[in-house]
Amino acid sequence: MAPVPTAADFRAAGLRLPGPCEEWADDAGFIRGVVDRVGDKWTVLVIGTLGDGPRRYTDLQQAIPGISQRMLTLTLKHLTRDGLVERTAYPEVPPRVEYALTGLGQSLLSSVLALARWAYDHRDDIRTHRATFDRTNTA
Amino acid sequence: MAPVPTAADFRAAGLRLPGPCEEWADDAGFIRGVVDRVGDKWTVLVIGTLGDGPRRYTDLQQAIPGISQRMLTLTLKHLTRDGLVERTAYPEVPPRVEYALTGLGQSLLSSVLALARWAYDHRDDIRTHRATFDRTNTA
DNA sequence: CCGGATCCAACCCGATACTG
DNA sequence: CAGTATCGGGTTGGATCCGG
Repeated sequence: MAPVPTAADFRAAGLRLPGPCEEWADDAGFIRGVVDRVGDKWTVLVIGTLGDGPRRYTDLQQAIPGISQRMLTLTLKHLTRDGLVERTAYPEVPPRVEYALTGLGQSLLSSVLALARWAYDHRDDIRTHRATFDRTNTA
Repeated sequence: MAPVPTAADFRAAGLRLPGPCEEWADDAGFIRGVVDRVGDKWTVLVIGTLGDGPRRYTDLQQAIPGISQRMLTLTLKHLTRDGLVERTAYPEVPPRVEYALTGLGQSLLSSVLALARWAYDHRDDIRTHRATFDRTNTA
């Protein structure tokens, strides 16, 4: 499979972190904004769930254990606003609304999965480090 | 350069999202925890800055505009605990402490950069979508 | 069925002051 | 220099009730 690109890959592609991270905090602030969005409690779960195909509001709610109406609605609205998710309301009664990943959303899914894969691959390393750290620090 | 892997790549590699995202929220909760950590305000900046090489505490503080002592210390402690960052204290006076990315930390940097690259590549798409969405919604 | 509106608790984070 | 301790505002997010 295609390997997760290395930092060198990104530098080679002309995307690097400037000395002080002003570009991160600057033109970014935008990038930071995106990372924030991805990092918040539910976005990843919603995107991940929609990665399997379109879902209705209620389906999402029960596919994502623990999410509240408020947060689901809010997250979906944000994602829709950013063009990552497409909302389709069918003029029926009772109402039916489906959410699906846009092309943009699917491309983000890739990067998110890259992160998830990293976490998955290294979960034992992290757990081990935490254990040793905690033992060293609480003894 | 190596392209960002697609969702299909990950599925092919045997890493997929289970139907309901229980593995995300379950064995994960762990993955969620990692994503949370990455998503918080300063982690990305710290890792990005350390990606250029080891730095001292004070150097980090002024390389990352706006970070407070508290947050720098906290972020570094978390990263150290997870084994992403290595702390080296030199028994001198005045004290000198250096922080550096571990191998694990560098591998995470890759994924984080993947996300940053995504944000960078698609910033115009997102801005456009936001504009149209806001116009449609506030008019 | 889909979501908006409100209230309220919990936590996050910045500012400040202080220590080894 | 490299942190720790404490306080207080601001935001997040869950619960609940209500509307279309």
